[in-house]
Order: sequence, then structure tokens, then C-alpha cells
Amino acid sequence: MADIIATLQKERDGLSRSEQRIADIVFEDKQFAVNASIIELAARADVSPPTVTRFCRRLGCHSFSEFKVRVAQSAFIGTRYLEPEVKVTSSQEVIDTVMGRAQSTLNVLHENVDAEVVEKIAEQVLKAKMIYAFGSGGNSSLFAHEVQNRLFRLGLRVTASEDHSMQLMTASTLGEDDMVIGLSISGRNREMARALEIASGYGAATATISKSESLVAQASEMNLAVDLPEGTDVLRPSSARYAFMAAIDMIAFLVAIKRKDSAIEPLRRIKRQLVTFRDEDDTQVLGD
Amino acid sequence: MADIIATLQKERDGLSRSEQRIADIVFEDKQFAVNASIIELAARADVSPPTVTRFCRRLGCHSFSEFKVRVAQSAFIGTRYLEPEVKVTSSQEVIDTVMGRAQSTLNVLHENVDAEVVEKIAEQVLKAKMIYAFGSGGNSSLFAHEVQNRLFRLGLRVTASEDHSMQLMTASTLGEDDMVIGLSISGRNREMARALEIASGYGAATATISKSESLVAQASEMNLAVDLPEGTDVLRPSSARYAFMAAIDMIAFLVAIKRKDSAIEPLRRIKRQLVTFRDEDDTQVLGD
DNA sequence: TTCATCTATGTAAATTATTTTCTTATCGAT
DNA sequence: ATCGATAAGAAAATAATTTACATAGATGAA
Repeated sequence: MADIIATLQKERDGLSRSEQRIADIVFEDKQFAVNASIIELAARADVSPPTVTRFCRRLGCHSFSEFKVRVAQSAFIGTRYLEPEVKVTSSQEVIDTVMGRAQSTLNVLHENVDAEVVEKIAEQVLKAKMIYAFGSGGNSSLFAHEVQNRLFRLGLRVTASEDHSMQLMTASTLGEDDMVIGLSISGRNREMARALEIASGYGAATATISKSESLVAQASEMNLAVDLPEGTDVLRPSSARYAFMAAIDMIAFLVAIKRKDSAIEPLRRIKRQLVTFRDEDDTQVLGD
Repeated sequence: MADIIATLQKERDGLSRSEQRIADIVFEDKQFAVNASIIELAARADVSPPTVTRFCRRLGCHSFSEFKVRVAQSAFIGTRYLEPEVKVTSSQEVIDTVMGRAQSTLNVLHENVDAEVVEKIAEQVLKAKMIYAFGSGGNSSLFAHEVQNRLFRLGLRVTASEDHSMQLMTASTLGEDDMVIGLSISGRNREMARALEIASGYGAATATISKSESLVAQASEMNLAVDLPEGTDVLRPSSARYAFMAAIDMIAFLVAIKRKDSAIEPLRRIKRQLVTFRDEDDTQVLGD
């Protein structure tokens, strides 16, 4: 179930002039688009109804009414996020925008994520005797730690590093039993690409979560692609973080399922440790 | 404009027998209801099309198609994913589950978030001369760093700590110009509650992102409530992380907007630094 | 009980919306 | 200039939806 608004944005430039007019109206007034009849929408875009039908088909919908439903479904509270420059002032608008962007980002990832790659990476994680999560810069380094945070709970050996030099040095010490997971939102992290190549050269498995075709992605065996349009508004927090979170989530969840038996014991121990230490309420779930 | 599904639930018992049948079908198969024509829906409920039209009117919609749109809009996407036990095996199921939960979690937060609290916290962040982000345990400590990561980019003075002892000691040194932001998913972090009280005692402002009414929430002046049902399945990664991410996002975004002029310069500098260092492509946005 | 009345619902007609088919116009390449 | 491809409208055909009307069944008062 793809996010039609995201699709619309992606395809917009490939549409004909009349169709672009329709697209623009849908963008700028979804409330109208969703409630109007095909005739009303056609009139407002100054095109004929058949053009609207063709427009819907081109976007992968079977009929106009399917199109309307898809537009309505695409959590359009915050779809304004897709437009580069949105004027946002009130706190409620900020909330709606943040939420809309997060939702849409996740939709885009959901639509594009490659289940096979997730599977392959998870398999490799299970095989590795030690895992090294690399990421640099405030965002990606955070995710390197997230990888560590998620995998150690499953009883896996894992460490995270955000230090380029350490990454390079570490890479040189690896072998066939090791695995490197590299995280880079931009995909332009040269040092990381280098570290991945070195690790690969010594026989370690390499996986990345990054932009497809990017420097970093090309340097590793497996890349879980996270390609998202990032606006140019410097004030806009990168919504890609939600997608990265989800990408890590998928891998960790799949790994957890695959090694269910051996994963439960470490989790149980962590939990007991937390509960005993903090308070006696057993309902707490590995909370913080 | 109320959530049509909620309305439906509330009104169901007041409907006639035929209408109840329609209601039940809509409930149990929204996907179908949203895509079917009035004839198909009528056939499935074993009623005539006019009955469906009357049903829609009774629910406050002007037409059947308005009804469909309202159903499509009602955030029903993933509520099933919030239910504790869903059996998942294939990688595609893992992906769908991770995505569904993330979406549902964000929806729940969106519905419940208190815009005034977000506003108040943002205001305080702007006033503070120094900000301390506290969080412990793999998850919350990550978010403490996320707070740092987001705010330093806006030219604010901020540091993060995941160390209980450091938090306690730091708290004792604070004064009126300082602000502590405490993060705790479970809300049961006693040491953090203590640190917040100490900081408060010395006149520092305190805000938390945590479960409402929790130990941690009660220890601070302002709490941005993140209340989510967490299943008991230990293998399930806590989806609360998406909500925390979003909560931080909201605060940071609002702060960014409020101090737009002074925030742009540090961001510009960070960007230039990254671009110059990495490569000449100016389109890169504070990526990693 | 019986009749009046009201509600729920269906049928068929009327209306409206949507799609298909066919045609014309436009644009770019040869 | 001509061909072919694409775009887009007009009109016809089809399908969906609503309206108007009719009827059955229930309810309740005389």
C-alpha cells in the first residue's frame, strides 16, 4: 500500500502539462481533491474528465475513486512536508508537520524496502561471531549505537564506533568471522567506504544502510537502501532518521525471530537485572 | 470533523438491523468498504443500495462517497499491529509489522500529544543558557544524545549524559539559567527522578519526555507525555522509540522556528564545514 | 382486535458520475 | 512537409448513486 502522495511527487515532472495541473491541485488542496467529483476536479484543473481518469491510471490506480481513497488514506495531515518550503508557525502545525513527515517517510521506506536484502543481512548477522557498527556525525553515529543497543540484547557480540580512525584501524584487524554494518544517511562518508573496503579485503562480511548507489553503498556487499528526498530547508530536521530507525528495527526483529531460543535468555536476564534493581514491578519491559 | 470509525462504534447500537449489518462489514473489512461500490457493499450486507445511502446520511455524511473518504481518512491503518501477539515469520511480515507498529505508535502520539506542553518546553529551551539532556539505558540514553544532536545544530549549548552519577553530580551544580531534559521510556528511573528534583531545587528548569504520571514525570515541571501500550513479547523491539524520536523532533523543530535567525548561521557553518571537507556537492544536507 | 401510524426497507426511475471510444490537435524528428 | 507519437477533448456508453415512491411489518391506542 504505497503512499500516493509520495508517488505523485516523485512522478510529477514526468506528467503531461494537463496532468501536472491536476497534480498541483491535488497537492495544494487535498480536502477538495478528495471530496470533488471527477467533473469538478477536471473543471478546476481546466481539463476534461477523461484526462483525470488517465491521470489516475498513470499513478497506478484503477479508477478515479480508487485514487480518491488512496489520497484520503495517505495520512494527509502532514503531507505538506513534501513541499520544500512550508510556513509553519504554531506549535500545532509543528506537531502536524513532524508527524506527517515521519509517517510519509516510513511509507516511502515501506514501499521501497527490499525484503531479500533484509533477509540476507539478518542471516549474516546470525553467522557473524562479532559485529561492528560504524556511523559518524550526529545522526548516523546515533544509529550505530542503536544497532549495538538492539543486537546486544539478543546475546550477540557487537560494538559501535563513531570514530573514523578507530573504524579504519578496527577494519584492518577483522577476518572471516566478523561483520561490519555501516550506517550513513548521505552515503558520502568516504572514510567509512574505505573502512568497509578494508574489512571486506580481509574477508569480513559488510552490510550498509544507506542511499542506494552511494559511495558507502557501493563499498559493501549488501546495502539496505534508504532513499528519501531531503528538502533544502536547513531548519528541517532530517526525517530520514525514522527510516533508519525502522531499517534497523527490521533487521533486529528478524534476527530476534530467527534465533528466538537463544535470544530469549539474554533478554530475560537483562530484564531481571533491571527489575530487581529498580523495583519489583515485573511488567516493565526492558524499558529505558 | 470526528473520526468516522469512532462515530460508527458509538452509534452502532442505535442503528436499524440492516444498518448494523453494514456497520459490521465496514468494521471488519475496511479495506473492502473503502474500495467497494455502493452496490457491492449493499450486496455483501444483503441490503439495497438506498439503505447504504441512508446509513451514510445517518452517520453525518452527505453521500456514500463522502463516507468512503471519511473511512479512508480515519487512521485505521495499523491498529492491529498494536495488539500484543502477532505471529510473524517471513521477512516481509517482519517488515510489515515493524512498519505497522511504527505508524500506529506515531498515530497514538499524534492524537495525544499536548501542543501546549511542547510549546512550553520549547520556550524554556530558548531561555536556558545551558541544557543538560539526561537518559540512561540503551534506549533513553540514545535519545539524550539525540537531544544534544538536534539542539547543538541550532547554536544552543547542550550536553548529554547517560551516567547516573554524573547526572546527580551535575544536577547539584545547576542554577536558574540551566535546564534539564530528562528522557525515560518507562518513567521508572529513580536516579533520574532524583537528579531532576535536585536540579529543580537549585532553580534549574526541568522538562521530561516520559510516561505521564510516572516517577520521572512527577519529578519535573513539564512532562511531554508519551504513553504507549508495550506488549509483553520480549522479542518485540519497543516501538516507543519512534514516539520519542518524534517528541524530540517536535521540540527541536519548534525551537528552530522560534529562533530562526540565530539558528541559520550555525547550521550554515556546519553545512559548509561538511561540504568542504567531504566533497563539493552543495546539495548535501547536514547528512550524517 | 383492529385500525392508524410510523419506521424500515425495497423497487424502479431519474440523475449523476465515470469510463470508453473515437477523433482531432500538437509537437518533434526525419 | 510528412510521418508518427503523444496529448487531450467530445460524445457515447456504461456504471454508480440518489430520489421518489411503494409496501411490509411493527407499534400502540381505541
